[in-house]
Amino acid sequence: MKIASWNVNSLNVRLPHLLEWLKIGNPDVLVLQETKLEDHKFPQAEIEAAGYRVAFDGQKTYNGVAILSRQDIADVQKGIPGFADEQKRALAATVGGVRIIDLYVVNGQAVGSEKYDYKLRWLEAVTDWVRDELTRHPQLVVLGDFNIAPDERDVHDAALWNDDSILTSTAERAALKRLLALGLFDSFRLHSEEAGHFSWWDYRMGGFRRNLGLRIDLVLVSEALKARTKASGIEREPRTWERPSDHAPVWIEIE
DNA sequence: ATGGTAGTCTAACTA
Repeated sequence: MKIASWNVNSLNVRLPHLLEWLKIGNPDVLVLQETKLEDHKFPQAEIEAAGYRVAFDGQKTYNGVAILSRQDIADVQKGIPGFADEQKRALAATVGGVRIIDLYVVNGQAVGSEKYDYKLRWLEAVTDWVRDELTRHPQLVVLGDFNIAPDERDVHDAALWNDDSILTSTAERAALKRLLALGLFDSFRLHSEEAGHFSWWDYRMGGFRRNLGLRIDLVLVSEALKARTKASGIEREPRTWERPSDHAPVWIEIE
């Protein structure tokens, strides 16, 4: 079973890329972020025609999450329970006995800003939610755009992306560590300790061409799912296509 | 270095 995540930065624009990658990547489950579409505009028919069932929770212009699956999608949860949030950033469902939690973590804009505080509060609420989910679902994966690079191996320039920078600040990394401390593992690091593997490159200044990236798209697996995780990776190819998302798909293969 | 690019929507915000 292959489980993947992709921030598509507008599903309206990226639908052709999505359909193409469903063919060549052949994921069993693919979760999306930044669909930027209200639910009545979600391209359900096109995705179902490609052989996938869908659950989605979207809004206009910003955010929006979706879960695509070749198998039945059950027990869909939209948003973080008990956390009032107008922004559509979290979606959970159960597929093939695995609890899937799709996150589009708040970007945070700048350290110390209002949006940064919201990011930290949002991550705290997610951590409480995942703690509770783990009591019911030992087979669990939390994946998506985390907007946090876990450590210095995950940034192209550690002097630029430092303790005081957005996406790498001490408080953001501490929040990610608290989530991992529930008993989750960064699946990419199960198979590679190498630095320089990125999942996002800024559109500006030839970021992809120069490989000025960050690894901020993560697939976190529970202890029980870790034991079943055979491979993990980042698909750079769609980032080379014409008019791409700024993010690459990331994935795990479980037995 | 306070730029640069992309998406949404056509002004200004978000990333």
